[in-house]
Amino acid sequence: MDSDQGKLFIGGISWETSEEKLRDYFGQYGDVLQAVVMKDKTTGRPRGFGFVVFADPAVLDMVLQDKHTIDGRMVEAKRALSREEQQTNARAGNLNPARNTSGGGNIRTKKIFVGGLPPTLTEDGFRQYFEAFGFVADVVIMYDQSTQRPRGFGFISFDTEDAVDRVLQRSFHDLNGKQVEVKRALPKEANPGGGGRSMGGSYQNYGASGGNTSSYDGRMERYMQPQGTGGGFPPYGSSGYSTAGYGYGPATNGVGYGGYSGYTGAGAGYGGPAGAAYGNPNVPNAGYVSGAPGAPRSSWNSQGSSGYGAMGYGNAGSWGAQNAGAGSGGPGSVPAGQSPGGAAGYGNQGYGYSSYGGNDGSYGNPAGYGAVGGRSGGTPNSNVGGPGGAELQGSGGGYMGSGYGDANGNSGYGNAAWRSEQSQASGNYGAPQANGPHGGQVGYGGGYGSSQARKAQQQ
DNA sequence: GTTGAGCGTT
Repeated sequence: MDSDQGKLFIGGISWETSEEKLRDYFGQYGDVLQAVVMKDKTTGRPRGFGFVVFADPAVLDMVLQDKHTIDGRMVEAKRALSREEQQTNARAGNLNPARNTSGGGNIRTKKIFVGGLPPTLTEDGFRQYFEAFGFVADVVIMYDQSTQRPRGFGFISFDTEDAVDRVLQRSFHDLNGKQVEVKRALPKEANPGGGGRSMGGSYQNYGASGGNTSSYDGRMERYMQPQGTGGGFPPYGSSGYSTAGYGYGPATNGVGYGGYSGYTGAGAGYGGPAGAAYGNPNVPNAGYVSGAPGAPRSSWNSQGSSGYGAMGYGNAGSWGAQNAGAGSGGPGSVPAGQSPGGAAGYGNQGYGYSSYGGNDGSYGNPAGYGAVGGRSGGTPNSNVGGPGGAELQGSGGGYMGSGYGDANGNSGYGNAAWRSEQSQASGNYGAPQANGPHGGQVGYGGGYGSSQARKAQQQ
């Protein structure tokens, strides 16, 4: 972690050892930017460890070689683990943190968290200082919601990684004589239900142009219930389709909260985001968070493109034949008058993780991972008329694997079935011959192929 | 007594 270079963990220190003592002691190796002794938050009792940050990371080499005795206790100095590493290790149980020089943090935003702000600092002053590093897209100082007191930290948003990097050259900056600490801001999480504004508002469009929202909803209830075998197919959830993927593309391109504007109508009940990817010309690019102009984004998400939220609803299949003519004029569009209730498929649902990695592009795959929705429903069509018709046959299958999706939304590698002729012919995404009690099946279709699959079947 | 604290709205 950039800002944690030069940071030492000091373990086993005496309860008598003060921060000043730490600073003094380690000051003999080099400039100490910060020395802290951690204390129990509630009791105030020292916890027996602390941190020392050197201005020059190179100093660590020296310090790490020596033994240190402070206040009569032998203390242990180690490189401090970054928080990310800690969390990662804890969660993954990974004992091999791989601290490397490329910046351990695996999540990058173009925002900087600034801690230790003096209460008197104004946003103007804040901004002016950081403008020296690059274009400041946004500045915010946080205040307590009720007391309006400054909370002592804030954020600076830049428009380039470079500016961020320049700031992070040093973990401490001097604003008018007060020292503040900078870190790359943690990406705010796209948490459904968490009430993030980032997700709000963009769903409203749903059905707007289609005009049959309500009927669709009604169907939805019925379709989805029996469909429950989907086993908590997350995108469905309470909030409906709109939440579909929490595409989360931290990394270079910033957070791309997928799941915007699922059903912008565009004629087909489900035109959805897949449009762009799957070539439905009627669908203006909804869904992708990508750089598409007009794609809704979080207001604090000044980042550029490619969130690639990997949403789905890719296919032309509309809910109910009545929709059909309207939309999905794209390739493989579904002819009007299709089977009642139609089989709707949701393509490419899921959680797209976009562009992990640095801005060096080494991982900068614009597409990232997209969990490809769709179930691996097995035997084609054999369920017609079968029990529980609303359920996908072969439903044990779970999702059809995740794969790499490319920027064009093609579903992934290792998932060849989706592309294969057989697959399309077999229509294994919810057979259109829906004989279920509710007049239709809901199939999780592969965005790419499903409508074609149906088409093929009809022919 | 051995890995922190603060992370988002206006």
